[in-house]
Amino acid sequence: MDRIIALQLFVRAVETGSFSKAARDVQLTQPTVTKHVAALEKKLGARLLNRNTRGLSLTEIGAAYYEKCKGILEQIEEADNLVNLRHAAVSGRLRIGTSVALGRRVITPLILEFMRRHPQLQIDLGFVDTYVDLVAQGIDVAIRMGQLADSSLGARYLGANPWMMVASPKYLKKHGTPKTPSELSKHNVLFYSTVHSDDRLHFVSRESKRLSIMAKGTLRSNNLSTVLAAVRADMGVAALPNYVAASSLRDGKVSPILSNFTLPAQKIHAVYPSPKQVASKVSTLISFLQEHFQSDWWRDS
Amino acid sequence: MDRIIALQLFVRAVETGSFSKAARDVQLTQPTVTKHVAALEKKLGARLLNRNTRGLSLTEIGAAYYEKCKGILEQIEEADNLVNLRHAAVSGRLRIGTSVALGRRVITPLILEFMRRHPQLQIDLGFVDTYVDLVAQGIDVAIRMGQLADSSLGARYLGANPWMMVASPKYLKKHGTPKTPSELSKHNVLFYSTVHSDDRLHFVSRESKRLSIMAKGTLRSNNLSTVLAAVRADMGVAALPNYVAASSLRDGKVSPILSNFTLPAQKIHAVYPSPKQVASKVSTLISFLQEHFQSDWWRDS
DNA sequence: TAACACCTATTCCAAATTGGAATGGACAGA
DNA sequence: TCTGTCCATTCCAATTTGGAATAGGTGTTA
Repeated sequence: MDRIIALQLFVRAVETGSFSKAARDVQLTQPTVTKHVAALEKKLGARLLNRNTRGLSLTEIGAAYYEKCKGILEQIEEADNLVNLRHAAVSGRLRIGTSVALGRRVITPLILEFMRRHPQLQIDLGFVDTYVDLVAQGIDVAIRMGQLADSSLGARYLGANPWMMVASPKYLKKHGTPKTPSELSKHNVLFYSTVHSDDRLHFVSRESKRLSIMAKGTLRSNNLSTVLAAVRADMGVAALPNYVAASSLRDGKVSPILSNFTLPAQKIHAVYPSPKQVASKVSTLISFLQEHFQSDWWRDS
Repeated sequence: MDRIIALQLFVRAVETGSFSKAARDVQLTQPTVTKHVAALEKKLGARLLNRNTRGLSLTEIGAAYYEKCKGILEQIEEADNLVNLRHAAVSGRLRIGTSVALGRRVITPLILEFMRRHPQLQIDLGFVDTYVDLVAQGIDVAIRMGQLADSSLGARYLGANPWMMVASPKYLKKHGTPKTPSELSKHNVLFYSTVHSDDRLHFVSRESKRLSIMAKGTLRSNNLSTVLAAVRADMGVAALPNYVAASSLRDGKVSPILSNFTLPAQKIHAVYPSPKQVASKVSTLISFLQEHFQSDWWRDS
């Protein structure tokens, strides 16, 4: 027996003065009400209502219990409403986790726009490149690149993060522009160590041929800005996400190379603790992000 | 699913930080806790706890709900305790119903003693000779004479109410003392109309022979004191309950007659609205009354 | 007085639900 | 790598659930 239902039936019975009416009120049958109230009394060990074929009357205990119950039921309803409101509302605290580079260049402006649309939100935007436990850290959404660890998390595909090979015009003038990936072996290749943990680069040609080449260079960093800065300083060639290269391409400090070959794009996902019941602030944010990760989103960076 | 149990499990899970521990706390298994919390979340339509293989963490909604729940569970426990206390306590209001004559002469002094023993009680002692609906009137205990209407009420036998035939010595001297019931036809018989609604009296002889005789007289009343007063005023003979006659027997204003014949005794019962769960103030009173309705209780009146 | 309307309690039963055991998958610490 | 612990899921027997039907009581009305 659901005791809350029992309480509701008891209260309705008191207020309508009849089990039958209470039953109709709640779309149940009279025997059900009889049984619930009887079970409630049995659990309490005391009689709440004296019944007659003619009607009901509260016992002294029943009267006291009724008063208390009304308050309790009110509170329960309050609690439910509280949940509904919060769940439906795009407001409250929203903790977002993202990688440093993407976060700084791409996510930050998007979030600023999102905040403009939802002034009720209190955003906590955390930048971490290492793996974090969403549940332990209390993070509502994380934006993750590359392969997802298959776990119990919920995830939504946001878009692709394409990469390109770049170098500065000055470097190319001095060392020549490579025409095929294999020529990279003659160049100084700057590595973003987080993604290219070995010294290997993968390409796909126009004819869909896969190429994997080894290369070496004088700089490895887990910070994309640093790698970009090195490229702009004519230190060598590098594989960079388009969004990192974009502004430097625009100002001419950096040029694409090997544009006939494609570097593997990373998948961008929004990840959240559970796929079960997603608060609307979370789903609203994810939809918003999805809108903005269209085909050439990285040009805006 | 009992929602109150679900709330309890949820709260315990939050407080112990683990479904398994919460389960042990409440002597249930972990799958049960999982299911209850999941069901609660489904009903609410929102996630309360984010789970990990490593542990739990409250969602924002969960945190708010948890706070509310603690209060609710407290209130529920209060309500339960309130019921237990009141049910076990011999205190509060106690409404008693009784017939006028018995109430005035017998019940009143008993109740006064009962009140002395239980000062917490607030007694409402109502005298009515007509049938009253216990439930409708909110009466906790009624003392009833004679045959019980078989209904859903609870009842407990308290004792017998014996009757006797009496007359004043002066009357007997003037009209003679009847030796057998049939001689009553020559006497003026005063009737208590409530019991002897016809003009008929029933006797049982020493040899267990039943006798039914008709008689007539100059007074019928539904008030026993009136009938007694008439007997004391030498107006005739009457059948009276022993307790009514007792004091007049002691002061010699009235004498028993036909003492070889027995009048039918009434049964005295305590009657209460329901036999299901009897508040202890009620059962305490009934036990008290039972003690005092021993074989010759009426001598004290 | 009989018929009726309406009440609660009880019984019976098919259908749904319950809680536990077993199992699976994930993770952390030794 | 092994072990212990965590939560989720599945499966199943046993219980419980709620409604239809019924019983039994009481006041109202014709």
